[in-house]
Amino acid sequence: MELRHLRYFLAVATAQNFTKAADTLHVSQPSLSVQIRDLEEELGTRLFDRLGRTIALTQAGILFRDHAERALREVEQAAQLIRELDGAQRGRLVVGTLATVNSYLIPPLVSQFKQRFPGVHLQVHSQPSAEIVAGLMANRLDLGLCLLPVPEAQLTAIPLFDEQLVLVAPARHRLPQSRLRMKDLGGLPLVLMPADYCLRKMVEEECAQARVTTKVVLEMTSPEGILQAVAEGAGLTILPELYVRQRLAHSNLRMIDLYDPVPRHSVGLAYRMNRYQNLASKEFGTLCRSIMANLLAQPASPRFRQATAGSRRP
Amino acid sequence: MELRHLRYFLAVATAQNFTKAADTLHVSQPSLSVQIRDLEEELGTRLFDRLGRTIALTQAGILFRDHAERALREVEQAAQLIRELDGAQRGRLVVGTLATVNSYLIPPLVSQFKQRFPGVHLQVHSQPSAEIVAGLMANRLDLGLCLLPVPEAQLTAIPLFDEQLVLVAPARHRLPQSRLRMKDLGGLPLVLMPADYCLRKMVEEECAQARVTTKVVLEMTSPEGILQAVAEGAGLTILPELYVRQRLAHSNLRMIDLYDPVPRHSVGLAYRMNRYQNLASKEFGTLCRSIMANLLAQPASPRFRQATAGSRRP
DNA sequence: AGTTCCTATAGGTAATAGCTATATTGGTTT
DNA sequence: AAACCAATATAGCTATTACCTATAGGAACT
Repeated sequence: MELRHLRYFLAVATAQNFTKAADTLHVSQPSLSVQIRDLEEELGTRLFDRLGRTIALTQAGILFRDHAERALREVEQAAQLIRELDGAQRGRLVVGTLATVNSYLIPPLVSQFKQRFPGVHLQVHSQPSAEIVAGLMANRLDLGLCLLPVPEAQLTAIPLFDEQLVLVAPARHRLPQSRLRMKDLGGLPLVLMPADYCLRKMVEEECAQARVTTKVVLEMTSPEGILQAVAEGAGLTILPELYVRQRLAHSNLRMIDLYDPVPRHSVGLAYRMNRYQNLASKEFGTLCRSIMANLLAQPASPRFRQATAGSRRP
Repeated sequence: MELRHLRYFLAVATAQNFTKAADTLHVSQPSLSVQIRDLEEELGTRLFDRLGRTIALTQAGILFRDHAERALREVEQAAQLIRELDGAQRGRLVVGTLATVNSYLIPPLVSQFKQRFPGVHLQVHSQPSAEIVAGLMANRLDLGLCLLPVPEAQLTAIPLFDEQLVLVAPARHRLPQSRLRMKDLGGLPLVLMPADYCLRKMVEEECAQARVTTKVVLEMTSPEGILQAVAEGAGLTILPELYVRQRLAHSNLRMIDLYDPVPRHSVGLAYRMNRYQNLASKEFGTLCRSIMANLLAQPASPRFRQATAGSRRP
């Protein structure tokens, strides 16, 4: 049995007439008759009584009509829901993002996304880069904002932007400079993430290249907590500039540019290769780029700034 | 889209693997792949993410799976219900029957039928023959027990038996005979059905052929009521022997055979030509015949019998 | 009886679901 | 890396079948 049989059957049941039903189905009457005969043979019973000029549904026919209608309705509804899904009128999008990126990119992104796609259920998980990668591989995540390069060949990563890492110090710290050479980091007390975090690894690599030995006095996982510890004088830290920039206002902190070389890392949008990306997913990526363009277009603000400084905008 | 696509899709979704799904479906893997591709094209979306060695349902795929399962369940359930219908495990049978036949044939028939087919809803309408014919023509009735010949070419009628008509008189009526010539009916006061009833017409025809003028003193539609009127002395009546036979016990009535000629009429099982007869319907006919054979096999009892006579069995 | 209005059947054709063979592509192993 | 596995996709052919036209057969209505 095929859906064709159901469609033909319902057309005949509705038209009460093979010839008219064949017209509406745009097939010839004999084709229709044969298909109905085949259906009746498969079911082992007559569905219509051919009573000369009129036809009537048998008991089996009446029973079958209800079920055929429901079956076809299910199929049509599925097609409709999928259209809505692909039109991003519904669905779910699960995104993993780095805690730092989360703080400056996600708020405006979520706001714009929900406005454009109110029917889509968006879920954002703030996770370390490695977990994002694992989540993408395990299909727990649809998209991930993580550090590049991504260590899995199975993931496609689209570079979004470079984050510059800056040194963060208490506002009244004795360091006089607005800029600091990498090699001058040596001996300074640092508050960093634990060793398995990408940001920590990145910092250590940079320091190693600059032949500097770091002195980690405190490890914390949350960048928020790290900044607080620094403000309270536990030491200094190194975090992405865009992240820190938003946290300076009303804090007791200041940013100090590192150079020679300038430490940077790349953030990209990653997703599992070959995975179907629906409209909501694609648009999420587009929004990422446009919002980042906005953020980066803001004036490259002076790196030294009083902790009491107000808005970043001139 | 056809049910094939749904079946194939569900097989892949269950097996999580095209090759294994193809095996269980007994088709080749490429055939399956092509069908899934066609389905995805028709829906305009991917249903599976081909992730190298494994596959996973997309959001659309998850959504589609639910609907596809429901659609197929509907179709299977319809087939199952129809099998039960044709196995007479369920269904409805609407039968029209003559009031006289109703009284002696239907009670044992219903009893046996309900025992064999407890799931079938049996509905018996006691109606004049003309209404039975009309009911069959209008598809209100599945079967009819009516007088032969049936006046509609569109109805098939299977003769079941002949009913002999007998004169019924009060037990102490002055008529001395156990038998009466048709022509001797002349002048006797009769209680009969109205003129549009077949039984009345039949009596009148018989009388006309016997060149006898009837004197109808009372018209009633129900044979039950007629017998009561006769018992109360309103007159005599002419009714089927099998019907009267069952009513004599504990009544004040006696039967008088009519002869020269013996008035008879035929009763048959009628149904609309070309109408599908399911098992319940066919078995109803078979039961009719076997029960009638039983009734007719009872000893041809003497036609003259005291109203106070007990059981018919010796 | 003739005519009309249906559905069923017959026979041929075109569309297509299926097959085998093979390419291609991730993932694993050496 | 290179070679190898395991899985799906593609190509080309074949068998099936849904469809068509023409026509037969039957009931209903002049």
